[in-house]
Amino acid sequence: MPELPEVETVRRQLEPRLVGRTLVAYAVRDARWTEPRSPNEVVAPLVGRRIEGFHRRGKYLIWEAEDELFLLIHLRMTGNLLYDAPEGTLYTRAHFGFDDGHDLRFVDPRRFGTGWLLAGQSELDAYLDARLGVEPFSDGFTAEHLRRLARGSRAPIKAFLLDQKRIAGIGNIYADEALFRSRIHPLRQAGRVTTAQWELLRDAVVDALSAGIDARGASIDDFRDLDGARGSFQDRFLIHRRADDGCLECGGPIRKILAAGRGTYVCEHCQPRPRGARIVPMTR
DNA sequence: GTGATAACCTGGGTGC
DNA sequence: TGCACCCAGGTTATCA
Repeated sequence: MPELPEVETVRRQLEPRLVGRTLVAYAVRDARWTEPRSPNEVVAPLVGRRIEGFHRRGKYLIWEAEDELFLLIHLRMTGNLLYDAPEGTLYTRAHFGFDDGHDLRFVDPRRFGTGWLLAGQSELDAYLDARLGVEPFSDGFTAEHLRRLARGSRAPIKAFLLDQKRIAGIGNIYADEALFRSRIHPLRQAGRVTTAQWELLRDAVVDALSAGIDARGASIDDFRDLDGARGSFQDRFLIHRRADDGCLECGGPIRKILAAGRGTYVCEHCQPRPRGARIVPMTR
């Protein structure tokens, strides 16, 4: 599932290939991609405009065109951007042609991905600020900031990490990996995480995301990079999807439980269960 | 205000 | 073998 590292992987590949290029043609084959706006409303303004850059905020990929036009692309669960993919590539929702003869496809079997156009830096900032909290690779991502955000919260720490309005870019995989690295149980109440644990968790989030970027993302199911290649972070998971294996730290069992409504992997020896936490096991 | 849950969507896995 | 059902999960809306 595309989270921050997967989006960053694609962004880094797009930049050298498409910055300076001009969009000359497009076809949106699934109007749902731009709902509630029409595809023409969202994409037509970009035609004839030079691409100035590709940026990322959380899990959003931002295509910056001339005159401060921004196309926000969200891959959601199964979206992929493919460069020069073969004609007839299945599940192509949008297709972009550039002045150098190359092309880019947005491919998305489950049709959850979105495309959204914003005009002007202030409109972009307002849109993102309303939806996203602190960036994990920014100076503001400190243990003290996290501790303040969580003060009084009774929600499980797993839900806290997944809340994009608090921290931008973490999804199910990297939440599990960061919690295991910091030895915090996913069901611990966010407001009860200690100062020392926030320090560990802050570093664990950065470590897990950095490792994901180094591995060019995780390809459990659908994620592919710009060239259609798989990432390799799934081969380096410490806890996520390892319910059939023993814990790499202690050799104990890894359980799959429900936390924040998501399948969550935990070693309850390394990540002690908080008193009173109610476990909902998952079998699949 | 906060936290939990449903809905969106479809491919793949499971059970009968 | 074929069918029905369940599950996966990022985000948003809705409900308690």
